[in-house]
Amino acid sequence: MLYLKKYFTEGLIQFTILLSLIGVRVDLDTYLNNQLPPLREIILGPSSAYTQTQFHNLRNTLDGYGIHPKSVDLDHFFATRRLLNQVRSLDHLRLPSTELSAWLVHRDPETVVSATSQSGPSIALDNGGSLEDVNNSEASAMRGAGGATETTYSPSGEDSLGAVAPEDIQEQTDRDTSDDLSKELTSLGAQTSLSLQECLRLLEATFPFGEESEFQNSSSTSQLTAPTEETPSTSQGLPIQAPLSQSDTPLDLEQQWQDIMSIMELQDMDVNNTAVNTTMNNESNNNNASTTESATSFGVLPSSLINQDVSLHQASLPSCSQDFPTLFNPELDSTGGQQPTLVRLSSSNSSNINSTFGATNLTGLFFTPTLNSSTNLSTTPVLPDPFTSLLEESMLDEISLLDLAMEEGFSQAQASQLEDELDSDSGLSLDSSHSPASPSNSETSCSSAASSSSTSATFSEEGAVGYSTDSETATVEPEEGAVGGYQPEYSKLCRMSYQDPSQFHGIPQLESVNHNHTYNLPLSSPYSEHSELSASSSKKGRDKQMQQTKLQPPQDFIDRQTSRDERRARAMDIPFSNEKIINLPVEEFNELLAKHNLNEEQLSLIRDIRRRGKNKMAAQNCRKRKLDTILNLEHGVQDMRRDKARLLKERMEFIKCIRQMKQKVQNLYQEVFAQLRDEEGRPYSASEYSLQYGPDGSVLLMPRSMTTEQGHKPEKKQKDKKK
DNA sequence: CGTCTTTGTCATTCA
DNA sequence: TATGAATGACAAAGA
Repeated sequence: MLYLKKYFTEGLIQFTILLSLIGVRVDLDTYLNNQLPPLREIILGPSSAYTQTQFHNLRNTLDGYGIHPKSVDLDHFFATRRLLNQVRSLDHLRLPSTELSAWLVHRDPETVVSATSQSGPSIALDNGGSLEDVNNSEASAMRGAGGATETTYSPSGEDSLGAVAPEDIQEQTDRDTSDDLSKELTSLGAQTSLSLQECLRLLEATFPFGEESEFQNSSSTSQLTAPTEETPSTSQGLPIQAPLSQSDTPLDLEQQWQDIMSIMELQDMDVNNTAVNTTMNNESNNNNASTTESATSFGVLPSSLINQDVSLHQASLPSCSQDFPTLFNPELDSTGGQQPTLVRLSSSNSSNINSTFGATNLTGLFFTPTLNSSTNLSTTPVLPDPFTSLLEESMLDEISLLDLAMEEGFSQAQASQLEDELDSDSGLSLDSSHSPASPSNSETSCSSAASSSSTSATFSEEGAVGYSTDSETATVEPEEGAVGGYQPEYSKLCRMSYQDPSQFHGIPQLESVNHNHTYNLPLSSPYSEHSELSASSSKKGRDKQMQQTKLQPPQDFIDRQTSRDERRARAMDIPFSNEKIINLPVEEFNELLAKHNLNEEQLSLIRDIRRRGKNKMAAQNCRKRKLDTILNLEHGVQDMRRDKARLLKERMEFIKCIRQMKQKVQNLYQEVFAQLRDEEGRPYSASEYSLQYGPDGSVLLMPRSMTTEQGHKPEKKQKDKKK
């Protein structure tokens, strides 16, 4: 949140500084007063709470606790973490900040001088520095991840908002050619660390779900470059090599987004029908020109406002009259270097700063101000963003608050809190403390399971899983009463294991990690000798007696310990208990054998008893681990469900915030542009000029027709906008 | 009586 | 190599 604000604020501040240098006052506070989205997490990655854990390191350390490598809980721990991270990777916004950059290829209208004709430092800047959003619509953005392809861009320039007819371009070209109106406004210089451009790019980076995200580098690049070559009119603008590093994006992400997009498209229809009638955002300007007027002025059909699936990667434009948005023409660096050179805009009527936002179209930012020169401020028809509503309606259906409340380790208070968060429209519910991804959360679940079985009925199920508590209660309640209504098999397993729970107190991990492997030892030790002597009862009688004398531990233990091996040992007159045979260390066991004169038959039986006894414990442990693994997996599933719900909520919030940010940027642009005055104090015509962002962070007021005027009188293009 | 679960045991592998 | 742990497979016992 703060970082986002910082980013954006810095950009705006720079922009403001720039404007202040030219005599324009901008009140940044107006644009930063509202809640800002945690774009930093969107852009720079998740916060620490969501940072993926390096399991191979954790396996060694695991928060400082030494855990047996074969511990069930350790495996569960990592399995849960891994699964959770997988879920997280699916749902979380993976927004590498470096993957999006200026991709748009400069395209000149047919009438524009081709790249080969360019000369001199004048650079055909097809970049998307122009701020107007031409074609981007929210619908296209939302469909971006789906099947929207670059070719969906409407080739008919008249259809797209802000599209420039070739005639217009030609006119401007001629005009520029004649009088060299190109004006370079300012350059913030290389010292600018963060420019509005970067902000815009950051905003752009917040939408990796477009085509570029779902198609790979190679395909995108090929699609980007191939049309460029085949378009003769394309100026020297070259596709900037955008480091698309989305290859690691899980395929499920696409699947999920496609699901979303499928829903979005349904509402896109509605949006198309209502786009024209949407109220305009007059937040930053007082020009109350109607939306219809704007649309009309742009010569844009309502449908075109929406159906233009334009992304930054649609650099390969058909040689149409459309103004294609390109951002940050790389040639600006190549030819002009750091020098603030006059940049030539390929687009005439409509610059395309909104293209910086790719195909997101979330807000239809930067409507092309093709208004007359008197009113530079174009109204801002804000297309209703169905994204949020769709998310809320469709995606939140997956959120089951009941599941959240029922989850172990997730108290009702927490569930209610989460529910409140989910219900809240405002504010971001990024409470990382709830994140199961964090070790604390997972461990909390485990610890609660291990240590609070008897504390709350809510956690009774977990308590049955916990070893120490079950053992503790078992000591209080000798029989199955310890587990209450829980599944008996669990109680049995837990009762058999960890007879000495005191050694596991305090540390949840240790409680579940250190295997005692003394299932029978503590129980049998006090009575083992006696059991050997009193093992005469038949098995049926023993069972009945067990049932009748359930609350008599001695008899129970006696009966329990009367195993076949014990009877064999008794039959063979083995002079010591099976417990000793099984549990004595090797040295003591050998000493014990040496102390007695035993024949081979007895020795063989003793070794078998020892082997079988140890194996029995091992089998019990093994089964217990299996069971624990299953239970932990269940818990992991529940945690992941909760994470999924949270991530969905977060994503929805992110999208909301991004939309708001875009709107603010749009408003800022329009306000700034409206306050610009030429030497004669007249406002610039939005149809003729647009603010461009250079790769070095500079903001330039560029004549739109300059893009068609390449290489002519570049010296005049150095005109500084500063006033 | 058949089925399912639990438990013990064996064989095997691995550390 | 000896020992023990782990585990799949099987069978017996019991519900």
